[in-house]
Amino acid sequence: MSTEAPQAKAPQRARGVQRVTELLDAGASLFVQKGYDATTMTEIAQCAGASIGSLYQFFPSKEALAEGLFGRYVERLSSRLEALIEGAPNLSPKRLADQLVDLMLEVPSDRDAAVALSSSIAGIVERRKPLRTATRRQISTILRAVNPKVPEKAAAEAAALIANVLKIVPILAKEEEDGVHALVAQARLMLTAYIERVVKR
Amino acid sequence: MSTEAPQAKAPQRARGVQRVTELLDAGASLFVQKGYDATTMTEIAQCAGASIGSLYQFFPSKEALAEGLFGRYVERLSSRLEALIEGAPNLSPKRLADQLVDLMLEVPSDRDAAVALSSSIAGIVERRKPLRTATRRQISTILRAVNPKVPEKAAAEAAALIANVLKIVPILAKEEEDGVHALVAQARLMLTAYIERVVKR
Amino acid sequence: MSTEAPQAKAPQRARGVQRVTELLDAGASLFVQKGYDATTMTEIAQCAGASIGSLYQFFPSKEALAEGLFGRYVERLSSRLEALIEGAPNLSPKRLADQLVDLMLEVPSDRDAAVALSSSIAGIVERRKPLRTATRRQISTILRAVNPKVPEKAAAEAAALIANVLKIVPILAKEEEDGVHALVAQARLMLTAYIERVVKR
Amino acid sequence: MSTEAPQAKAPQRARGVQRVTELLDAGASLFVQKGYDATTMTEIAQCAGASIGSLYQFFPSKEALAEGLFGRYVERLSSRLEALIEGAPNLSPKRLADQLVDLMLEVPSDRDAAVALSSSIAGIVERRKPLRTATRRQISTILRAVNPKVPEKAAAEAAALIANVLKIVPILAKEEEDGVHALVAQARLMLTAYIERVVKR
DNA sequence: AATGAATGAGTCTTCATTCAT
DNA sequence: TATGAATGAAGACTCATTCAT
Repeated sequence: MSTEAPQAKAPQRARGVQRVTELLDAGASLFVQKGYDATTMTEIAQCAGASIGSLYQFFPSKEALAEGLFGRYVERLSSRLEALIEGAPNLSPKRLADQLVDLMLEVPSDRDAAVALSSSIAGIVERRKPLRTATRRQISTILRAVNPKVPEKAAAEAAALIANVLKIVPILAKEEEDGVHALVAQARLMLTAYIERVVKR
Repeated sequence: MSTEAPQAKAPQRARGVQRVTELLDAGASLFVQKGYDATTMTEIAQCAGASIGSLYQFFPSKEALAEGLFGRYVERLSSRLEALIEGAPNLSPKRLADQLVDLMLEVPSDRDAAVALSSSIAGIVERRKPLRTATRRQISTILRAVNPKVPEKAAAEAAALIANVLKIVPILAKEEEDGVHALVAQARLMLTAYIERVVKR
Repeated sequence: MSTEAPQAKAPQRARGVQRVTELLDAGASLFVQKGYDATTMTEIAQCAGASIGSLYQFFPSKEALAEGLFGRYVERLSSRLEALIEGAPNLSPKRLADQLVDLMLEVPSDRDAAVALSSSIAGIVERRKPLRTATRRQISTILRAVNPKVPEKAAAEAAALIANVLKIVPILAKEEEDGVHALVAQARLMLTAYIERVVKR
Repeated sequence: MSTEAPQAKAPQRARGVQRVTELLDAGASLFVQKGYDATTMTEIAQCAGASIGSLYQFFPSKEALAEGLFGRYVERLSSRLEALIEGAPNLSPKRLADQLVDLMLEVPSDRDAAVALSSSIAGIVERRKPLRTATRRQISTILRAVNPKVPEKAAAEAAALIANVLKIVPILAKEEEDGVHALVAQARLMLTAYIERVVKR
């Protein structure tokens, strides 16, 4: 009740759709660079080549913009996971771990923004719980597609852990200047070892 | 160069030493509850039963307080890891994973504060790199104490990954209202499986 | 390098232009009355009938406002000196001295503000050096218009001295409550005597 | 009535006398460098190698310190002028101008501090009027010593002007990096020309 | 006497949001 | 619809001054 969700107004014309995209992109970029609190609405507007008034036309508040960003990220993530589900039955633990890790290495902007936001906006975690749940359910589904014998509860717990571990993948990737990605490789190893245990036999 | 380190002024009287502790405790508590940006210096002072002037007597800026907090956390963490090193040679992978996880479940206040800070203060990550390095070196040492045959590079990479995974342990623990800690148990499993691979034989 | 120049943001609407003028006027008036440090930004805004936010819309810092004030003063002074240059060739030393002194007795507000500022803001002297130089060059030009035989170097030195002496004219004027201006008259005398020597024959 | 004069407590012991001197020196130095408002009491204490408590032992307020500084300056200036009076009868205008200018080039610290203060402390000008008057009376006396026929009023006015012009001498001196002092030389010229007129015959 | 800690009113400045044109 | 100006509550930080040891 105390955590109402401010809604972004849907744009009516083609021009508006583009504006919204530009604004979200600007927001994502700046939130990642400076964090949610340190980024000002004026900056976002400027970065998107719009006026502050224009920004408020589409997003009635800073939090609404953040929500929009979060939504876009979850949507993108979700559709990718959905694609994974299709081919899951034939995946080895190693291939599955790899694909999950690869997935986290794509679309960096929105994902990093989502991370920045979730640690900064009180209430967004609460409000986004269903989305988080959806993501986990998808991972859980994948696990049970690989081996239908995995009990539902076990799959759910494993999915929750995997979802959390996946969040550190981008951090590991960023830590390594060169393209070596030795740490990411270790993460692949760890996930593989874990998934093997979970779906064994 | 662009990331100067604000320094806390050391107290010179017994009263001052106590104040510094109280202020750090208050800061840790509030940063965890509301995040770095949302916590005001006035609040921190009030929470510590001091005046805003007193707070600034010892911490010349909000960031200096954060640094102080970070430093105290790293110190505490470090001494615990040091203790682990002692008994490491006789540890099975499972025992080692358990002890590392247990370690993260203790001293929650400072650790959570450190987490809250690292995502909020630009530059603190840069400045704390050496400390992070120290922590990793300790974990690496432990791994090589368990099995001296592990190559140095492999141990270092594993340590980096483990350090990152350990950070999500408190998050998992908080997610579960009851005392069940099923997710934490999964994390133990995952770490055990990974450590086994790293130090195998 | 260490003396950055804070810049006033140019208004883009008619309303804004008026606001800037009102704010500068308010600043000038208050700086003169109470000095730079003792004048608060809130006071200036109030005095101009604006909100503190409006003040900062156009002047991003107290120093930027001071710079703006200084700039306006120098501009005004410069245009008056330019006018003097026109008629200079036919001026007797006494007339020239009189006109310079008269010039300092006009536009009191900005000039007094400029004086108040220059003694209070570290760096403004450095930053305004080129403007000071311009003023002196104008005075020097006038001297050489009166008598082209005056060597350039001599004219430059005399101009520098005269510029400094002119600064005390407003102080002298203020010292005398009544309209007598005996001290100002003495200053006219002194300047006349000096200019006679400089441009003699 | 509203401009009470805070008094510095006279030190009782030899050690105290030295302390007071050190504190005044520190104050003078800092006031000159950064201005009255920008200088903090803590800085002054530090600069003098004393604690803030110690500073307040001798000067009950910032203004009291400023007063002390002002007093010391006036005393020093006064004694020098007194010395000038002795030899005045035999002085040519040029010699007199030179000696006055030379006098301003000595004891720079206190004098510059006095200048910095007079433009910053509301009320100090009022309170110091008698001292200013005394200085002027001394200059006036010198003028009438040179030529007793100068009417008292004329001498008083001339003295007031001269006192003001002398204040810019240090500014001129500081402006010239090298030891040339061409501007100061011009000031000597100007004063000479003026004094000649005042005491002519 | 000496020192360092304590105090808190007051300052500059920021920024989400609203409004008038 | 678009834009720039307006608003003011709120926050970090300062510093003269007082106090306890």
